[in-house]
Amino acid sequence: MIDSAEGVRSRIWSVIRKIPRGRVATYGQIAALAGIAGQPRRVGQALRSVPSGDSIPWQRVVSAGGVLGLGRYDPMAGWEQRVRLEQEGVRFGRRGRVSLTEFGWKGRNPPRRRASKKRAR
DNA sequence: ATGCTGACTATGT
DNA sequence: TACATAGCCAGCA
Repeated sequence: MIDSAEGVRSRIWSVIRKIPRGRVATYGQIAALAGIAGQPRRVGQALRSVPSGDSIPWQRVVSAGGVLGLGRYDPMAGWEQRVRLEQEGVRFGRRGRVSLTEFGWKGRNPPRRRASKKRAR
């Protein structure tokens, strides 16, 4: 079965919509899940085609290493992305990066206060 | 048809 | 850590 460009684009959006709240996924990860591994740039291109007003959670899509990459396309969007993510509970590191280990989709769970054996408190 | 661009990533210096 | 380069391939002039 062929992969029409539009089919791929739909799949990309579909994958992005599945990213849980409070988590983030990288372009590469999304590309792989959408069946176009190795072509993360197409994810960005698909996102660019998202009709404004659409409820797609684009803010959960980040560049490799947890970097917010939107700055190149629209500096203001980069700022908004950070605000939105923080509202979902995502915390940023010193250089404005997200810890993929803790917030990456399927990476690990978000920090839960002392979930270890040492009793919290 | 050809060539350049890009919401990217990995690697090298 | 930061910048440069190569690989990638669908859009667009």
